[in-house]
Amino acid sequence: MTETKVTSLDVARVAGVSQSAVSRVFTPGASVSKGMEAKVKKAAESLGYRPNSLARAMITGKSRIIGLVVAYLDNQFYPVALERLSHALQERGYHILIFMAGNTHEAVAKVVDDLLAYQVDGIITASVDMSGSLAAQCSAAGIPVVLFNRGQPGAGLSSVTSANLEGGAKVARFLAQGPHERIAHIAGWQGSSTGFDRTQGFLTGLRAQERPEPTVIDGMYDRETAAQATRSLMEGSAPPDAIFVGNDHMAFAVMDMLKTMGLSVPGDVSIVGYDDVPMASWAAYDLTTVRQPVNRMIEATVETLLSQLNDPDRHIQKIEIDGPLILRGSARLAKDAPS
Amino acid sequence: MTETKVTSLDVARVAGVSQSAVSRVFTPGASVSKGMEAKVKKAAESLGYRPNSLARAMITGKSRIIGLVVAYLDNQFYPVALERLSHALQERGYHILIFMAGNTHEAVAKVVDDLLAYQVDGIITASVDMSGSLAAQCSAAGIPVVLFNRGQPGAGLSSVTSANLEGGAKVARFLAQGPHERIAHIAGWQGSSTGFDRTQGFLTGLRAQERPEPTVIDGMYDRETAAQATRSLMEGSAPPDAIFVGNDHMAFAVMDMLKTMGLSVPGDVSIVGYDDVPMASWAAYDLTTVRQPVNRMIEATVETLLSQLNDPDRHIQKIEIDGPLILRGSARLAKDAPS
DNA sequence: CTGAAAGCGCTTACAG
DNA sequence: CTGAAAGCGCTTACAG
Repeated sequence: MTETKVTSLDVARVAGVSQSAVSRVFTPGASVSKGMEAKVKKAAESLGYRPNSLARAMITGKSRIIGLVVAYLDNQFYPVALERLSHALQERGYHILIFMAGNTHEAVAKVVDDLLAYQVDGIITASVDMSGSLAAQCSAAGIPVVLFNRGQPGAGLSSVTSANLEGGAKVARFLAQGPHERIAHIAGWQGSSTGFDRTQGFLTGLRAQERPEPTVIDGMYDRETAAQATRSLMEGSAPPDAIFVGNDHMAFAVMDMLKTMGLSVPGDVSIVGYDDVPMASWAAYDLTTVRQPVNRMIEATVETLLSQLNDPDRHIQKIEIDGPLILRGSARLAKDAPS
Repeated sequence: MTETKVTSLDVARVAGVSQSAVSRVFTPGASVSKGMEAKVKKAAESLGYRPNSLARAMITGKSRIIGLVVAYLDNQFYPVALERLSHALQERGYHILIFMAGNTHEAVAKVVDDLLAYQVDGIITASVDMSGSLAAQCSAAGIPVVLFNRGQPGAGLSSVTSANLEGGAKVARFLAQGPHERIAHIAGWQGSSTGFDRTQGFLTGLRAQERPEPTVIDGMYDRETAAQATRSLMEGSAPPDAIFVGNDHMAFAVMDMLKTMGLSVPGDVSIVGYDDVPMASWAAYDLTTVRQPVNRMIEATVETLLSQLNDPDRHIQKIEIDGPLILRGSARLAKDAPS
């Protein structure tokens, strides 16, 4: 077992050139002659040399590492987004240092600390809320932050979300125009901008349709909470015949609970979700839902982050991307709706 | 905007001590007086100093970064495992550099290259196959590798899997003892040890029960492939009344296809999966399946990796963890089975 | 185009 | 316990 740490100096010795020459051969854009390049590459090959990214990062001040902070991965939306994000960043020569953080301030603070210690070039958070003080810490260190699928009212942070207000309104219009008398809402966590905005859009939309205020229960983005909310709604004195659920992840829990209770979807109650995760199209759920355009959201996230990286004076951006309502079998349509 | 890069030298100046003293204060276990510690911490605090992990990594030769290579995240087993892994490693002061790689040799080779360049202390792969030559490259660099949920026959790599042979055999016994005449198998990718072993265990188990050889189709761990396999099986001349599916992810696709075809589970056909991902217990699927004990598998993976990190002469280990068959509603039981 | 030299921000023997 | 000094593996002006 060789256990070799081959350095540029080793390569230089074998190739009979200076260490700087070796460095240049491995620095894109540096000026080296053909002959030099050949000699060095040959020596490097024979020794199995590979430039040390850490040393390079120290000198250049660019680690080409992006810190990613995620709260949970059990909602299928996030693994899918992570997969895309990872590919998008790898293509551009960046790497992802990943952190799982709860949504407590301490956990996030600890993570930000580690992130800064590792000299990440930028930070992306998903389903995580960042306090203003942490954000300030990052921008003091000159590190851009982009919030994915979450906005931060007021804070000076870039964010990329879908058009949540409009999305909620779309669901309101759809449900109100269909054969539904009593509409309820199991909301996304109201402490998150995403959950809050969808709910506001929904309420506003319902009012515009001159519908009564619906019952609203906060499902906290949690299966169990959503399931219990469903039970209490359906066992109440005036069970709803339509429920808008704040995201698909909870909508599945709602449908599972309904099935357990012996109720049928959409026969007894129409269900509409939000996200359009892959599972939403599976036959078991066949869920009508608002699509969040993951691909475009990820592209926007990466572009925003990289542009801030390359131009620190760049203004922060709050990007919203609109997504369509996808009609499937979980919600009844108006009688005169196009089949 | 300060954009400060505060270094230990800055802190030293403010505290009126040497730079080495500052370093010691931030090095656990180094000897510093109370007074020194107080002075330095105060200065550090006021400047917002944080030791540079990259510089530290260069000196110590330990980056405390673990490279994680994953092929896909659409199978719910992996996000769950990643979440646990991340927590386990964070607790121990390690960080995860994540890479998505296809299962092509080139993609994996490129990733390994990056991993080595970033001086990772160790590598964990999940659902990825690593050729012997890549493994050799890593061990030449003195970097331990642990395969998670995949074995590598022959190669000198540590691995952690469930007891796949025994798991397959368990399913065979269960199905053979139940009211099933024609048993089929939609297998996990036969190019992976995991898929192959489950199939071998299943076939051996069926023989032990003196059952005829089942029809076997490779589902490639792919929803679409599994769905098509289901269709061709059920539309064949002798449709099965029980199917063992190589993992839960495909089992869901099988059940979705069955539903689309108007067939009932377990009425027309019993379905058994493998993994016991969270979704398996959801009412929509209620899947009988072999549990892979994720928590214990992750613990074993981390322990194996860290022990190899701390003792390079440590032997490689191939760990198998047994998991139970979880009975749910997707498969018929023998008449005399305990209810 | 090429080499000698300085320096990135640390840790760690080595003296005192 | 504390400080001066060397060195981790690179990049990058600066001369030639």
